[in-house]
Amino acid sequence: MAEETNKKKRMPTIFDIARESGFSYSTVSRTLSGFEFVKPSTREKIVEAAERLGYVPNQQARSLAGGPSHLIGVLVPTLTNDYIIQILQGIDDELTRSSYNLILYTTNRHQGTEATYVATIMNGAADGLLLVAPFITDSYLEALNERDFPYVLIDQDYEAEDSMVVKATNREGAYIATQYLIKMGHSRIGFIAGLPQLNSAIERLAGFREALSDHGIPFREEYVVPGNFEMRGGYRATRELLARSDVPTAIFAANDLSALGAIEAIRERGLRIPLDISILGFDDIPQAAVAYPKLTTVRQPLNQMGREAVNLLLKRLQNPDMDMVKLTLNTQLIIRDSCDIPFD
Amino acid sequence: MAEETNKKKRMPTIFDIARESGFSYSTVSRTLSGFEFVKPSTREKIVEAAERLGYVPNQQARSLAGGPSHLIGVLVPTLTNDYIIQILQGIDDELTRSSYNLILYTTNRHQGTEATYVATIMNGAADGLLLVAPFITDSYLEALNERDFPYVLIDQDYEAEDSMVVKATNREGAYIATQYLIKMGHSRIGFIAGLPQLNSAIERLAGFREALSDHGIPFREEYVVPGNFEMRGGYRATRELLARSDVPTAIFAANDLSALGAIEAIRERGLRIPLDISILGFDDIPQAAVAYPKLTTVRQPLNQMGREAVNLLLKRLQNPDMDMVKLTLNTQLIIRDSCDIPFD
DNA sequence: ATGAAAGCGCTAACAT
DNA sequence: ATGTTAGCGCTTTCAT
Repeated sequence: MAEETNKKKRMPTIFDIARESGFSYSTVSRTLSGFEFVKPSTREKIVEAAERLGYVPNQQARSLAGGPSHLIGVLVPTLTNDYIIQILQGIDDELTRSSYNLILYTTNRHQGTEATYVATIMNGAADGLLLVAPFITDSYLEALNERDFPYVLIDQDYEAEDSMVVKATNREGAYIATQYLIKMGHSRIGFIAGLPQLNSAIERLAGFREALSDHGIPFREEYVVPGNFEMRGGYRATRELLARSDVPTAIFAANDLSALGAIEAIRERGLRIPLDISILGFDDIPQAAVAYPKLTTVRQPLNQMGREAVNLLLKRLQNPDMDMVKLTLNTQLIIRDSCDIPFD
Repeated sequence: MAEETNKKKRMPTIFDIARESGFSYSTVSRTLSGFEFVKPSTREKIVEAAERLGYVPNQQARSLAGGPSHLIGVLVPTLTNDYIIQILQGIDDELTRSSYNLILYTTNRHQGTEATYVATIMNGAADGLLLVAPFITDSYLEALNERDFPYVLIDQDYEAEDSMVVKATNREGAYIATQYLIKMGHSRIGFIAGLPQLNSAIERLAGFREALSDHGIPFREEYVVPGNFEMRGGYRATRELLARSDVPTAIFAANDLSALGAIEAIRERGLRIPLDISILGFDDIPQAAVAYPKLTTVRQPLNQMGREAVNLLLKRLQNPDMDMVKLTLNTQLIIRDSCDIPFD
């Protein structure tokens, strides 16, 4: 009975390696965490023992003891939006190359969830934080700054704070897109707005208004309908626009998902795109290119934004005193099949 | 100079709460981790102090000391496939409801990466593991079982081991889909295969062959071309099929992505879908419904598969001795616009 | 170049 | 019901 447990096998620890190799466990620790001044012969024996035993460092313990956790927290609003997924892909690609792992928090835009997650992350769950288009609450950004915790904001700026930011030229992109519509001959242009808590939404609307004004087209409040960056919202907004007596000849949606919703509503109404009405999106998510008709849209370098954000964060991790950087990447009008000259 | 550091603020620990509330830190620990037998007045004071200080438990320490980490590891092959994303969404939804967090490992199907990650996860990084369509290596499944580490296989079975599995009726789905094509009048049906390391790919091919045989249509080796479950592979496979003298009148792709690639190749060739050639997919990813023409496909309940897997895993976490379960969910033929009767 | 010892924040016996 | 005492696996002074 004595020793005959069917206990689960235990993972080997540095202690096991110490016994196995004949050195103290502090030497093992040094060796395994890449300390320079270890006699080559010692290192060799230790590494050999580690491999033989199948040793894998326990990150929790490492991080508790003051080392890095090699985990990056990523806060996303949702997973049901290809725009987010694209950014996530970029993040993941770059993280993979750098031996960091990713701990994912989906806030679903729930009240307070962002703040809770941020607190958890700061408290040792990860070495750094990537915030994708968050509803910024001053409270947690403050906490982040107070603790000097490394983070990067993606596609959301926060002017008041000295934060690292990666974003795109929303205003300019919206301006160019609107101008494209105007030059085609459109003057009754509807706009499906995004979430007003997000900078990107505000900037796109601003670009839209600016282009209108620069080309002498009066801005009509009634043509701007609220949306939520989701398909459902774009669908509803478009129905509203379609119910007017003076239906717009073109609709600029604040993002592709809204545009896809708009297409659905328009088709349901029996109208043709782009013959009867033109549709323009923003983001260039993968669906935009396979949709029918193929969506003309403003491309954001989503993937690259994710990658740049990771690079910034990792740099900051290596050099905590580095200057704060705000990176703005260019958007670009992608002309496909959903826009044409107005019918009337 | 004495006390004037600009040191970062430290996060409060149970020790701080102990001091603040006047109880020992073990009482604080008990209270905060939901121990029952604490005097209400004590609990109240402790909780109050914790809130006042903005206490957040340090998961690393918790887990190191033997508690749960409240982290579930999720191993996915890639993020560039909506099939994976759908499963991931299901996982995330269910995990969110249960206060677990998700640590994501993307293997990119790299040699050895799966095994390395699994070792890390077992070694305290997470309480349980979800494996999405992995290339199973006996080595790590063995390790998982040896250590009695809770895990669930999603969309990949491993007959030899007593593992928890959530999958779908691949063979049946492929059978029904093939039959649908046959009844339409097709007899020259091409098949774009999936990755041979995955059960799902094997079962779908089996279902295809079985339907052919049951309907007296000879199986032709040349009509089965290798694919890789990606768009690129579907594209290449289709070009190969199209180069034949006896071009198939229909192509059944082992997954939607391959089907999308097929559509591209066919269109490039100047042929019409479904007039000249019919296309059928598998999975029903979101893109399938917006593609042009809308893709007829076999739907897998991807989202649900993710959710069921989480439920199984959490149940197992609560009750380590529960029976191993293999869950098989139904697939379903979704008829849209990409298939029609053969032209010739 | 290496060993000894302290401690990261917490849980879990073991006391009382 | 609450306090005391060991660790969990590791990094990091501080010695030597």
